[in-house]
Amino acid sequence: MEVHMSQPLADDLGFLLSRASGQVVRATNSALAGHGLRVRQYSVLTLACQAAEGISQRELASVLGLDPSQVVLLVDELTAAGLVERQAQEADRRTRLVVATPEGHRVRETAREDADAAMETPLSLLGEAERERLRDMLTRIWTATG
Amino acid sequence: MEVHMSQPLADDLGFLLSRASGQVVRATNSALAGHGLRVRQYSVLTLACQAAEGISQRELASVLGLDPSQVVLLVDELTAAGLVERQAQEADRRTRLVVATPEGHRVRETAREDADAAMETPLSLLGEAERERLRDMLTRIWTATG
DNA sequence: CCTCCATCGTTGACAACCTCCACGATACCG
DNA sequence: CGGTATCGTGGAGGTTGTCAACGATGGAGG
Repeated sequence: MEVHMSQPLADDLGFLLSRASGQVVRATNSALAGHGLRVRQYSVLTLACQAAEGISQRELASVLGLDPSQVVLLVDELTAAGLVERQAQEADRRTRLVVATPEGHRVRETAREDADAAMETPLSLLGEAERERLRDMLTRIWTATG
Repeated sequence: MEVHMSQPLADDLGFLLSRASGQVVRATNSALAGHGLRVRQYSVLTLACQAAEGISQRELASVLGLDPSQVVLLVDELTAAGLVERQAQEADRRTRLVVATPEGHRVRETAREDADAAMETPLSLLGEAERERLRDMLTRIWTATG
């Protein structure tokens, strides 16, 4: 027999998750504004920088949890800014690999410092062990749906 | 001396937070669709249900982490659906208290079951102790900025 | 080889959301 | 009484989310 108390919204994980996320996105966005980037663009740029061989837009969408059509615009903007390039792939001419330009790597490096610094305020009450635990839990939430 | 390794995006707490949040919001939204609600409306309705005396829109905005102008629309929609009412406050005639109607309480109760059920999938890999710990951390992230 | 079907990127449309600014009404303080 | 602050509201402009299509390419099977 399960008792169903009306749990306050302040205890609802979904609510807490989206509120905290909004807070962090806001902070990061204003930190990245000086570099002419938004978080989404920064995420794409980061993934492109990490993939030595480049990364397909399909995979970008999958990792970011976005609709592929959103990725198109993000890559368009990054390309216009000269931070990223679309390269043809020999094996499969449908996919276009997104690779970071040297300028892209530079910008991402300096932007990362500001982005990380901006995160320190909201995370100030969490120790390093807790952050690691938080990373682990958030990753599991993501993988739970596939 | 601090070593600055280029941390992968998959370890960035801001990124993990917004991705998990998006996932949960998506799941909850589709669960609430049958009740004619979106998460934001559901959150407002829940807060109105919890506050016996009603709650001001300013406070709603503050708790939800939203701009007050967004709350206006949400309350408008809930009012149109007959789930909530704006009541004048004697003490301060500027503020209008948002209170849930009997119908609002009923809808919120049945909607809550579906919303909670929808959360079970993304949270399936987390035990109850972990969820409690997650609640605590997310709350601290929120309070860290004020 | 040819046909059917899946996948990738892309476009367009539309709703939802966020941010900021401004206004009228009301409250509070001196 | 006058200045200042707060509450709700409205509007503009940009960003994001969702969905349905389309052309181009790839792959499997007859």
